[in-house]
Amino acid sequence: MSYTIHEVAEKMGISTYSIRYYHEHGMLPFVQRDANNNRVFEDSDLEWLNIIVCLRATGMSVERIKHYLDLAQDGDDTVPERYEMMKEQQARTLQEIQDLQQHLSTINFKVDHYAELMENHEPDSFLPSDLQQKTAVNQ
Amino acid sequence: MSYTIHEVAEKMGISTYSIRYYHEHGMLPFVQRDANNNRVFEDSDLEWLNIIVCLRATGMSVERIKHYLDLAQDGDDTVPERYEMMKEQQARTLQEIQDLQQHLSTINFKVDHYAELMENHEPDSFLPSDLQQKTAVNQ
DNA sequence: ACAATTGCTTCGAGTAACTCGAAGGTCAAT
DNA sequence: ATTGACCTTCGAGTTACTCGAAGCAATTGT
Repeated sequence: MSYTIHEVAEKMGISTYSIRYYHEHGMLPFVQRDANNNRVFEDSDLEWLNIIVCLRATGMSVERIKHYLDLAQDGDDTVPERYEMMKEQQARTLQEIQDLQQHLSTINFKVDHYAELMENHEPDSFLPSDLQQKTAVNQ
Repeated sequence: MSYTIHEVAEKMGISTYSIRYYHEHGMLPFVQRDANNNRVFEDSDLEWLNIIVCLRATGMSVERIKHYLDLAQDGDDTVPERYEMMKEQQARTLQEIQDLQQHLSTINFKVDHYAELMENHEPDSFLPSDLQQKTAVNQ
């Protein structure tokens, strides 16, 4: 089964621009061209792209991803380094999730605070709304 | 209590460059200067900065954050719009956490797969290591 | 007392990872 | 034969930093 760049973009939830960018930067080394020079993507390319999207979304730089993909093409000798890279990415992602959960609770506070303000929509005190926020955030 | 830009950077876990960037872009409107033109941060500035860091980390653009902070200075009339903004950010962040958890499980697969390869470190089949990864990811 | 160091300042350039528009080629359909 | 849909490359633009250079002020070392 083969796909156009637009089909791939659709399937992966990224832009055609990004796909071309990744291809230009050597991260999709097996993508073929048809008679009109158009990119032709196979399922195996989608799997590479899936890894790229996963690693980008979890904060790995394009350069590091390229290095990882190069390692994957260099055979089993590189498994330990790839293992270390994924271990690091695992830790980074866990940390990122924790951070986001922390930030989410800050945002939840804001939402609740505004909801309250709107419910009993008196000006509700002489304090500037700014200070009210601060107290809401700080305790 | 007042702080230098380096102290603030340390406290907030961001760079002095970022802090100057936010200040230049009008997101820290209350920061004062001392006799030598150096920025002087008060606790109230740290609270603003805390909100900025939270919103940036959860994917809000600098421009939107600026708008949000402008609203906060415009008084209680803007509470409904601020509420909507925080609601949206709440949803975005929940989604982002979910996506990260999905990506994390993909990475976990990789880690486990490499760990196995290293444990019984025979070349373990005639398949290129690449295809092995694919099967590991796909089932 | 004077030089060196420290720590801030601004300004302008550089970077990562896209993002987009213009100009152009190929092909199917009207 | 031309229109429209898709694709291409190329180069410029964008966001959010990131950094280095040059400069000023206060403190520290000799």
